[in-house]
Amino acid sequence: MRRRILDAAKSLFVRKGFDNVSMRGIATAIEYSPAALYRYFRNKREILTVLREEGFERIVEAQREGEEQIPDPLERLREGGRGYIRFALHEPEYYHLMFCTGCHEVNLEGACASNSMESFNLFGRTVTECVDAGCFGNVPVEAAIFALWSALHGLANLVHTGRVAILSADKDFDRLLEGILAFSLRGATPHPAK
Amino acid sequence: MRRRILDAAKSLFVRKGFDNVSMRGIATAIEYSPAALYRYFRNKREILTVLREEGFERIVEAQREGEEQIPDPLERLREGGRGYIRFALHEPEYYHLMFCTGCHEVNLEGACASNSMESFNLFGRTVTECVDAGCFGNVPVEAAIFALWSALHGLANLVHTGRVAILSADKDFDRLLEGILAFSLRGATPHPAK
DNA sequence: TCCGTAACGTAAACGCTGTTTACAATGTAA
DNA sequence: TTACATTGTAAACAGCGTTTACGTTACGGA
Repeated sequence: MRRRILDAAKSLFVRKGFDNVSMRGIATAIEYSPAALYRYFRNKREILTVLREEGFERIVEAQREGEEQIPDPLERLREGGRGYIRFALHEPEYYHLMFCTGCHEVNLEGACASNSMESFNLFGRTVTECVDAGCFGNVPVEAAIFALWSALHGLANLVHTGRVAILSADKDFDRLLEGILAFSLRGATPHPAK
Repeated sequence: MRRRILDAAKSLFVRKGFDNVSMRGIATAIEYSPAALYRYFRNKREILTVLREEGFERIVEAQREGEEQIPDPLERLREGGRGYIRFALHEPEYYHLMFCTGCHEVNLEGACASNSMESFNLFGRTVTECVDAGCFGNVPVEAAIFALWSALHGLANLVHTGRVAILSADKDFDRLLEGILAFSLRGATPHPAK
């Protein structure tokens, strides 16, 4: 039952956006009464929170896959970046659900045990590997993590809000993206130990 | 009159957040009827749009000031970054108004002639100066602009949503910020021409 | 088999929202 | 003074998230 509510809500949220979906709408989609939803979720926001968590689960899975298949941390970083931007570009509503809806209500308590935290940790570990391997020279690890995370997060956001969209339809977008990634990772040497 | 509505709305939006302010609330704040507001603004969103535009005006002013007072483009970039992050950190509601509220409704038509576009252009020009001066070596200008813009935008967003807030209360935040800026601008040589 | 209880579901209502409509008052120009 | 545009309003509309009070069903123990 919970599952049916979540699926209907996800479909509606992704299609019409969080604010344009009402509890009544979700209820009629699964032929239930609006009040019934409150047996399974405290409120509308909780439905979003659960879905968001599921979204992060997908990202974490992709990250783990990358960790297995791409041994070089620097190349893994680059490929992860590509995937993340692709996600923001091709699943805008899903992205919006996860990163833009109710920005202020990011619950750190919940997030500490969550996939979003796990995703960040995986990213941080990859950057740490790069730094330890000397890819960026002698830089503080923490600064490198936040700087690269910011860059990626910011680019995804800009693409999502359409502020880099002037080019996103263009086939040159891929080249620009590669250029941006190259700049963000500029000066990095792939295999300094060899 | 328009001004009075805008001021009341700004004060309320900044204090309570866009969604927690109703047209009725704005109206009673200036002792008007809710319907009267619609003589001056098509709808609630339009009030937000105008206020957002004003916010960008402030940012553009700060940028112009920097352009006058800091001749070195690289140092200007760094100082601009500091200012931007400070803005996101110390005026969270204002920031939210400008960058997070109704992300999807960023109107490119309106934005093309707007301060937000002007702000981006100023930023782009500064980066271009840096690239032309050879600060980053031989890199494509456009990629550099978007990469640095993304990094700054992303960091502000992360700070704002509290995902770097674990440290923002800490006095070490300043050091971390400097580290992040340093990393983002790593390898840049201040005055290569000299 | 019967009963008590817990779980599941609902109709109706509450108090709110953004917005529109119909209408009155006012100021201004001819 | 008359005509008209401007400025304001009360009341209503349709919708919202959520709560309340009340049925209905399922099931374990006597």
